[in-house]
Amino acid sequence: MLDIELIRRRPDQVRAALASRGEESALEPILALDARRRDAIHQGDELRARRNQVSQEIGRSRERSPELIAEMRQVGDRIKALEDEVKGVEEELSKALLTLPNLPRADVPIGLDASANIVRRTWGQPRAYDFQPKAHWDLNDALGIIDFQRGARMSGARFVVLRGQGARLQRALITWMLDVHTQEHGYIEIYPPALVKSETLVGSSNLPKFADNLYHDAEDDLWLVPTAEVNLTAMHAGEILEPGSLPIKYAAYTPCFRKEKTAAGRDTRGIKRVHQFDKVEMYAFVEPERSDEELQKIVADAEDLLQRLGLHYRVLQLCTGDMGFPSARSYDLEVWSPGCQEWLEVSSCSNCTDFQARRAGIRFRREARSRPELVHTLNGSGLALPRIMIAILETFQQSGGSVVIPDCLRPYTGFEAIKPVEQ
RNA sequence: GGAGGGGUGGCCGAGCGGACUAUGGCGCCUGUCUUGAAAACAGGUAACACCUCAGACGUGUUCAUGGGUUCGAAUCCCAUCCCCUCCGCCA
Repeated sequence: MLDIELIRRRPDQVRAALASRGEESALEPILALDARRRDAIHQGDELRARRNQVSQEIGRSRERSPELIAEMRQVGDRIKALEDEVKGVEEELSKALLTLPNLPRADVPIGLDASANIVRRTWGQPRAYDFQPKAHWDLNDALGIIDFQRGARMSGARFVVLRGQGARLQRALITWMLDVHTQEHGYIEIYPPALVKSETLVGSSNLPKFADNLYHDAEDDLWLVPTAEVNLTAMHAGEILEPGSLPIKYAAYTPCFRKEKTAAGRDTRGIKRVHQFDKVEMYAFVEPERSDEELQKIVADAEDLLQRLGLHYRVLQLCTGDMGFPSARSYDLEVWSPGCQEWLEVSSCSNCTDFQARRAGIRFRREARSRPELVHTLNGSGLALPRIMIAILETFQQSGGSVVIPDCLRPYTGFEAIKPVEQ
């Protein structure tokens, strides 16, 4: 959520910043609601002040005054009406404010779509093959570690079953990533619920705007999380963090659930885009002046994993129009998939500045005495599993159809290669 | 799911229609004392909104949440949520 005070004081600046990410939002209705709200609050406060004063007089005096009591009854009705007015206006105002995305940082490249993204660096080289590398679904024909048919049978399209070494590889990746983040990168491990309340999703800004991508249980009004970012934002919702408690860094593994309605028809083969996938997420709460620096650290932590795996990847800085709704600056990590012949997004790292903090009410104090200030929040995938599996399978495939497991994972998988099953 | 009990400031805990402007204690901050610290003593200790150049002054709101009764609600009534105890069920 944007600061209403900023919108009120510098509407042109806000309008321009929103336009730079392709958002043509009219601010006039918001400004009008803001004015109505303040006016109604002001009137109500004055009436309440009078009522408080008179009620005290009534309490102090011996005999009741029917005239005063009658007058106060009317004042009470007027107050009630103003309260309803404030409530209604605030509802409309917050509805409007909740649909505005974050403002990009001033030095983010301008552009309306992915074509304006900038490749900041590339690591490694594509491997050389003396055969035609296969896509992971073709490799799987011999490996038998991904069962598309049975996934569809029990759950429908875009659900898969992992089997044997495939299931073990996935579990190994999760454990390994969490171990590296907690033991070497300074994150505290969190295991959160996969079901959350509506207000939790409003805090992270998945609601109200992106409800159609979420699974929802109407009976209990609980939602399946699309990413652990949702949970980690909520960890300190409504809190005022003590001086000295920042930075706070969490890493969490969760399954992630997404309807992918908008992507219907795209990426239908393989496990690139599925309704349920696993992901380890990094998250940080920091002082505002430190957030851009912290974003570089999160990107570096994600890159560290890719380098240890030996995967060829590139770092993209997203342009204004391609960034996610809550982000003020984002970097995507894309890994090369030699079978599919494309770059796969395996991580997205963002500085959300005070945008989620304002929605979720996450503040901190610099000193014991000082006023609470909003923290800055950052998130980054570290990493998204199905696409890392794709990259590992396709990158380390051998001419005979087996896949060699990267050294760093072997203590976790307990095997050095996945071999075609005997037919 | 059933039956009871309970949710008050950073924490503990009193208050159960009008001086609550929320007692007291702990914690925290400042000061005195001290070479420094501790102890002792004194003072101060919330958030949010409106107003404002301002974190000043002022006003309002907040005693789980939302309604209601009343001139006036932490206090009375209703609903909801959460926590605890016992029973049932269960991995």
